[in-house]
Amino acid sequence: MTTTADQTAQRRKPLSRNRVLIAAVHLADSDGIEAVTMRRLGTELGVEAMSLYNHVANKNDLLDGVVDLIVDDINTRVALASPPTGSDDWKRAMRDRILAARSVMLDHKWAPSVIETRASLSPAIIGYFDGLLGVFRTGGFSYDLAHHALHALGSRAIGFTQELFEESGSDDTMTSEQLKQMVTSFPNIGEMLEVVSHDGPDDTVGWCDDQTEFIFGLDLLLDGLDRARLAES
Amino acid sequence: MTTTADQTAQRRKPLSRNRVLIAAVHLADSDGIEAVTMRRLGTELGVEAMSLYNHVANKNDLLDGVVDLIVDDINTRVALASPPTGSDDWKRAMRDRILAARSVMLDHKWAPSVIETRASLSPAIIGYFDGLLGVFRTGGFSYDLAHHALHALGSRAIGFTQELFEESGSDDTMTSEQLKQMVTSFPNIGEMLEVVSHDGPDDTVGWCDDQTEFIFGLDLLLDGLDRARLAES
DNA sequence: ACCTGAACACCGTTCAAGT
DNA sequence: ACCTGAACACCGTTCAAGT
Repeated sequence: MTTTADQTAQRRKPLSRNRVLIAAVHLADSDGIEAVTMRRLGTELGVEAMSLYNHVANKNDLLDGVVDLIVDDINTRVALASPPTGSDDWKRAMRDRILAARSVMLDHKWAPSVIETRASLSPAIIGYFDGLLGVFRTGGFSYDLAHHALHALGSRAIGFTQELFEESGSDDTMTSEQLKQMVTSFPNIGEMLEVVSHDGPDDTVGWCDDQTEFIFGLDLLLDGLDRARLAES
Repeated sequence: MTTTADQTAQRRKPLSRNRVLIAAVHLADSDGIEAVTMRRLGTELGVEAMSLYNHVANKNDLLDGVVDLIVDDINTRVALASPPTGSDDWKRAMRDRILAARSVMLDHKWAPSVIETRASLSPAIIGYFDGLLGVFRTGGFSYDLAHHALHALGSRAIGFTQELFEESGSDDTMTSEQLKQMVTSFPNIGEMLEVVSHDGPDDTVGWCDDQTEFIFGLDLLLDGLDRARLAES
């Protein structure tokens, strides 16, 4: 005689570390990273929360594994990018890699917040940075300057920036009263908002377009680094 | 007849929102941000955790208030910095303000992680950014370019960067076996470590000196922005 | 008006027990 | 070898009760 529990057990594939990690990524994608609890992830896999401990050491290990999956994705996309052909091409190659990493981050908006909390680096991410370092070297950077360069890029090197302003600028529906208040309290920001709202939405580069701002900052840094490289040699 | 409870009640000052917030900052400073729980903060103030809810709406409100205190500190230090005297002085003024903000962050190492989780901006932080915008304007930036500039600076504008590498480089005690492994797996990083360990500790700028790296990246951005300003006019 | 104690709905994690 | 259920030690938060 077959109970429903038996049927469920037969229907589902056996659990594995990889299945757990993939389920965690899907759960974070659909319901946000705060939904990724051991209990919730268990029910998502049709299993008790405690069963997960057979495949991951603890929640920290789970998140480490999740980040590994994300970085693996980055590395496979980066592998498709063409390597730098010489010192006049390093900027393009670096840009391609970083924007490939960014495309992965845009697919998993929660990933930056998880990456930030990781204590140590996995081989996957060390490999990614090793690749970036290789691009700098082909570009003619000394190890010393390349090292500074990686620090200067910071999290931008793997495709994200810390956005301090939550995108309140998305709908620019500020009452004229609020705006007047803003102008008196914060004259510069107030006037900036006035100028922007006057020029309209299809202005220059778009108001707070994350991708545009990311690329602006990235190119600013890459151009600066290229100048530092030339000054060095 | 006076019980010990009465004595405690008499000894302590009355609770207030400000006393709660200040206690939270001190607790975070001494025991780390993860120690700041409602229960722990309550005992720290000689009161039940639930009493705190008379002075803060909830934990989120508590953290908002804590950030406000930090930003107030930044603003008072920034107020001491001399304003820009003209378009040839904006970079110095911007640098002074950002490094003043950074000095506060260095006093409260946990602050960046809390600031990152805040959803909305308080008047205090809007005021800080209004000041930065004023410096850009004195420097001759258009509002459009100044806006890009703030995004490009990102969290650096308030004195911190997302450090991806945990400071494992502090003690450089890597065995030659580990190093050999590193060189084969990650040739570029491996060779960089060899070069660095060869040159010794009192090399050029110090290995992963956070302050040095922060200033390197900051100056890279400020120099790039100054060029963008000149190209604009 | 402010503080308390018990309770609720969550966490991550352990451990002995099942198959 | 893998999964389960109960339990533990924490969270933030509510609510009725005290003063």
